[in-house]
Amino acid sequence: MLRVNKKIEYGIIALLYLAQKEEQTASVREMAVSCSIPEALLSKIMQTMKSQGFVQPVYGNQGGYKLTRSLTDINLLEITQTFQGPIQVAECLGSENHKCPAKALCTIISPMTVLNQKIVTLFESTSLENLANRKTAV
Amino acid sequence: MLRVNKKIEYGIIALLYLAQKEEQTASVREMAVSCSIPEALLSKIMQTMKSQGFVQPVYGNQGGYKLTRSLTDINLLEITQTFQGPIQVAECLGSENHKCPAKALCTIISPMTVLNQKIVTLFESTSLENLANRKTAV
DNA sequence: GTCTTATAAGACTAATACAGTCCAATAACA
DNA sequence: TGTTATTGGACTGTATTAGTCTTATAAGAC
Ligand code: SF4
Ligand code: SF4
Repeated sequence: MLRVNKKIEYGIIALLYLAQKEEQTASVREMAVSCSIPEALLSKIMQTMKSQGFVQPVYGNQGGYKLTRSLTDINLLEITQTFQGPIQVAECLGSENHKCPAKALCTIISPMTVLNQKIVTLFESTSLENLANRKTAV
Repeated sequence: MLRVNKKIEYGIIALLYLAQKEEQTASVREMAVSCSIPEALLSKIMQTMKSQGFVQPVYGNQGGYKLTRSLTDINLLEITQTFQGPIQVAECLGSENHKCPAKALCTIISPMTVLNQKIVTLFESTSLENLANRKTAV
């Protein structure tokens, strides 16, 4: 399947929603209702977004979250890494992990590395602004 | 992570090994030992390869499998689809499945479709011959 | 000061996919 | 008929995913 998980998708949808509201805050409930996303799950997602510095929380009545960065400044790779870890089309790529029994004799590590880099570049060159405008770069 | 599963990797390694042997057959045991792939698992993989027409079985002593198609003719997309189903970077793409609660109001279906197509194209334009030569196309 | 609104944090669950194993059956050749 | 090797099915343990629930905390409103 080669899927990006739901946290990533819901997270992006929420950030795009926040961007639309400009400087205003939006609560998790408002975003969940407006975007048909399960509220408890979105709450978790926004906590992570906060910890990564994408949004800032505002407590109390009329509170919620507001964006702290511009959509043009956030790329898909960052979001993906936040919620799904590094892109590794093969498990041996990137983080040093030697679990693969075939590694010593593997004939495809090199091309898999190239393939991985291409996917990384594709994600990296796609900003949330691109997504908001229904485009992907390159 | 965005991983391609082990069956795909082991399967490709096995096909490359077969290609190296030209017209000769190679048994699952031989391939498993030569490539450090768990034999029982590779056996399963080769069964699928056979059912998809990538290889032809030869029973009995000195038997095994032989390639039925040229490496230049097999692309990564085919292999991936065989062992992991269609590439769907978001679950709602491709196969008509409406499980996503956000679908009706989703602001990112369109760009996700474009992104998906780019990954499909990347996989499709990479032949096993490309992989054997440690390259990926485009 | 306390009520209310909202975020924060953690534990918890069910469903699915993945990696791998084991076993009994069958095909073909020597 | 024995040997080599593929075939097909069931089966297991682990990890990830998607989602829920509950309790605690921050801060403004009255
Ligand atoms: S099969 Fe090769 S590329 Fe894939 S994980 Fe193992 S060593 Fe890496
Ligand atoms: S969030 Fe949007 S793109 Fe992702 S699965 Fe749901 S409808 Fe499709």
